[in-house]
Amino acid sequence: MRYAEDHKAQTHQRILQEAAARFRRDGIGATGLQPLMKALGLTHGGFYAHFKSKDDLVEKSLRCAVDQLQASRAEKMAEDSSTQAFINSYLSTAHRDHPEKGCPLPTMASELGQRGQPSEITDELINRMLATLEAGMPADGQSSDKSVMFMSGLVGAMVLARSAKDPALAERILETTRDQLKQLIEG
Amino acid sequence: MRYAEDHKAQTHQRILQEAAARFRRDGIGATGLQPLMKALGLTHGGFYAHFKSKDDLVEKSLRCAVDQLQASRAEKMAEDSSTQAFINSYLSTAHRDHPEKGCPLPTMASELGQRGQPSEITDELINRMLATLEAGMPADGQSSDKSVMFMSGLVGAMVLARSAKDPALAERILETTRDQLKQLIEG
DNA sequence: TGTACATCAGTGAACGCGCGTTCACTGATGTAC
DNA sequence: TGTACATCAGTGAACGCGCGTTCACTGATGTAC
Repeated sequence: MRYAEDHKAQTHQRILQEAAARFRRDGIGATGLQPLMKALGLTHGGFYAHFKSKDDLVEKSLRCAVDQLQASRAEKMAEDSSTQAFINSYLSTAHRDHPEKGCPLPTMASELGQRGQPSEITDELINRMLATLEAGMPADGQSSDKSVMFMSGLVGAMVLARSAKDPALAERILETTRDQLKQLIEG
Repeated sequence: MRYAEDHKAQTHQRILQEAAARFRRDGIGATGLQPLMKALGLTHGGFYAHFKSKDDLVEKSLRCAVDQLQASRAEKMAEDSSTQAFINSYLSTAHRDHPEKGCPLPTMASELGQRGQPSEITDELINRMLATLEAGMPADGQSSDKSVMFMSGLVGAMVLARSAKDPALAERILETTRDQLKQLIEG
């Protein structure tokens, strides 16, 4: 063969990675397949040798992103698996400024909700996030209910902090939500 | 004149209303001007006699929607201006099922954050919501900080409830966040 | 060793479509003389 | 009263563009004989 044995598989992975980043940064609708392929030094025609359609790519790239997040979370959790630590990293300025490497929900949830019916990927994302939150909390009778509100707070704060034009307002949303939520873990 | 005196002003308002509904329901990018004008029984060419551009319409229709929400909120607040009441109506299934009549933030925040730099409309929305929340709370030293977390929780819960595919999951997010937030008002 | 053929990842022109925007126009009404 | 002209909200064809998708193809490599 003119390419290395796993050449196609590697290209497939590169498309997946680039797509996962762009979908999270710009949203699904605003991400074109042509620019995406061009950014990888490929032509757009080749795309369909790898994926059935754009929807197929959305699904698969999202699944790829989720698995990676889970893996890197597992690493961090070796050090500190507490819900406090999770809140700190979720509501960090790094996460605010780099949506392409972060949680898909703030950018993509509204678009995912409206698409035809591509899959249960959104529910999967939500349930994994709930599980992570609950795992890091003292398990009283309320920990499950609390983790739902924590998730809402985290996602909402990130959506709002990213959309606020005034940097002070964005910062305030992030910081205040972070502090308030952390106060609630014990009590 | 061949039309009533205020005919153009009325058409202007009709476009504003329809746009405000569609932007909140479908998002900005997914709302076309052609279908919008057609839905009003008009042709798309006429649009530019009313607005400079699509961005201009986004700005003006959003401002229109915000003013209307504020007005209808003022009515309701005559009966009950508490934060509890606000939380109940924000996290109601009616609000979940009718984004076109509700708060623009869950659907539009992520798109508004990414647009060129159309205006401070997002910050205005956020600040008004914060003000409403704080006004309905017992004014202890934490009421301002609490209202920030409440806002995050409300917006996040709505985004997630609308995007969840499983109705039970959506319902759980709405209900649990609602109950948890209400518990926090007094304490 | 040399020629003929098969493989197949990626190419790039082309498809129909809807987008935001422009513009010469229509046609019902009002005003001027 | 009748004719000529001005107004102007709305019309609809056309613009260039980027989208997702299709498809006949290229060209480097491998295999068969």
